[in-house]
Amino acid sequence: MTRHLITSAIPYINGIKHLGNLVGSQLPADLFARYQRVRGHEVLFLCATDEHGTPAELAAKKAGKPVAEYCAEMHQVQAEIARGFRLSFDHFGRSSSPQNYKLTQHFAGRLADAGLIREVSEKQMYSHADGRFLPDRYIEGTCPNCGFDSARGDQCDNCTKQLDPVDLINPHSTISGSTDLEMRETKHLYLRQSAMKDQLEQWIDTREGWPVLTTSIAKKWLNDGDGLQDRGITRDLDWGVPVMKGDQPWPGMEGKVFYVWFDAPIEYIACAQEWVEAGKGADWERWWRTDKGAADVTYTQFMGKDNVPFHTLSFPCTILGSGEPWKLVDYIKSFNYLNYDGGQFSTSRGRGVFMDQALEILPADYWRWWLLSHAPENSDAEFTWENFQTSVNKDLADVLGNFASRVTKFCRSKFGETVPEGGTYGPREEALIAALSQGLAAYQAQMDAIEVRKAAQELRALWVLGNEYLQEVAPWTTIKTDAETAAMQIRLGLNLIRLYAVLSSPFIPDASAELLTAMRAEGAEWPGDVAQALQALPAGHAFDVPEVTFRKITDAEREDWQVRFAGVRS
RNA sequence: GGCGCGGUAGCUCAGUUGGUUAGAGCGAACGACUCAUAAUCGUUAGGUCGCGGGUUCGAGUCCCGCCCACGCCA
Repeated sequence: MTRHLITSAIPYINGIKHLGNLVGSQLPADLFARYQRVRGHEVLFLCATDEHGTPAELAAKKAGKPVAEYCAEMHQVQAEIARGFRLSFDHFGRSSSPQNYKLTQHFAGRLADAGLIREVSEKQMYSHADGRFLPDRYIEGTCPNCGFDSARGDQCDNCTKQLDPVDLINPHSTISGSTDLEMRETKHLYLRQSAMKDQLEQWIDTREGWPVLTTSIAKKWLNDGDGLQDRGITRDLDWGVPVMKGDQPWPGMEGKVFYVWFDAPIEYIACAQEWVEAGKGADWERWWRTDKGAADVTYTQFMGKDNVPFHTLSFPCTILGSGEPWKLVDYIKSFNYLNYDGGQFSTSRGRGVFMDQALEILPADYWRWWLLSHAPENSDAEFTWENFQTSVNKDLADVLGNFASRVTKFCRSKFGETVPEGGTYGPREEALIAALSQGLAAYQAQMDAIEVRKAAQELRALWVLGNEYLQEVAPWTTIKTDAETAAMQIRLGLNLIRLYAVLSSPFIPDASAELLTAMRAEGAEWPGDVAQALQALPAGHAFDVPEVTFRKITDAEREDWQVRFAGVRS
């Protein structure tokens, strides 16, 4: 038995995520966690909401609520939707937890002691009307380069020129619209990533088998321009982890908080503490401290490509820089983007399908299957309703669902709702078992390697083997002349349903459970030996004919959804 | 502009360290079957592997240049 620590990138708190966000981290992480669990390994699967920063404050303000209250509510909303998608987190934490406050401050203190933090004085735009410093992108004005009148403080969207807020003509706050702005001196802490550059690069260079996407992004940041840059880790905000040096005040940093990107990854660790606090576990250190039992843990992170720099460089810099024996990530699985029907999913424009809407129109398994079997691993992928419809109808309804249906219904009509007795395997059965064994090995190999799409293909191939067998031995014909052999064929078919339910559980957990219930299966152990697994339901074992496991998506539905999700979210 | 990832059959994609006739699923055509969610199974369909050079006995698979799409640029 091995031990797997698995984390998904933590979704930001300000609203419900779309399917692109889901398939980029939480869903594949869940697939892997479920797989490792069913293989009998020990798993700790963690996720949380990322709650700090200006966007959260603004979203709360828009909702007319105190930010803490807003975050607490949105956390509940996201947790509920995660349950809806059957995301099997051992704990779904919050980056605003007391545990994360303390741990973030602890890391800052350690990094300061190690000489990895420097203070920098800089000038930043302050808005009197808003009573706060404004991040560059919350300032707009006329571009000095092209005259575009809605250029942002960091960059002009029209001519793409990189800007500084002071360059803008007639700058104003996008929050209040106020033009009462002034440049003020402010002091911030910077993480000296540059001092850790060689150590980080050596670490990256020695990682084996990481996705190209992961290492190429990391190396780009390590070597681009002047190399890895130091990074500001504090902000002039109210909402966040107060800047402290361990448990001591940090002179000159009063009223400031840590930048969201500093405290968010630390939440991975704090989340394990929350997990213990919630009474779900006894010891978080054996997952996170290599000096306290975590040396044999395999740690895998899942994320979209936009998160790669922080997970390959910034967070490892924090971990390594602390000089403490924290568990470092072993494998980083990163994903490209999922596009929507010829364009991008857009949270701000409400384009595409959001997680809550998806569950309103179809059960989780339909989405899980399509998303995972089309995961954007090697390049950006595209969601279209046509593809979704054919994929779901063909793979789930026709190949898997109908298999369970044809076997159980045939059995009911000829033998009753009991596994029939009699007959013995012949060469065709041995061949099937050999093919299944080979296919199972291939499936496991892809799952072990976290090759999500390929694993889905292998799983589907196993389903197809059942239909091929049935078609070839044709028990509906056999039974006319040889009832014993037909009984054996159907007994095998019934056991295949159970086997498929077990093997499919990481992808489609609800359907898996439904089929196991229908077959009245005692256990759902992962098969060590296929032949043996196909004896699990013995002659005389009673079962129920399952309801339609997967229904088909009609053309009318598809057309309706195409229109409904094309534009602005209602 | 710099960098990154791609450009393979109508569609979605696989193609290991370069090597016999470039693969899968879907769609399409034809056939088989009739237990089943009008499902299933079989056969077939011949794509200049973005373009142009180069290395090699031999390149989709390496090198150079170009074109196109997408993304990132703290």
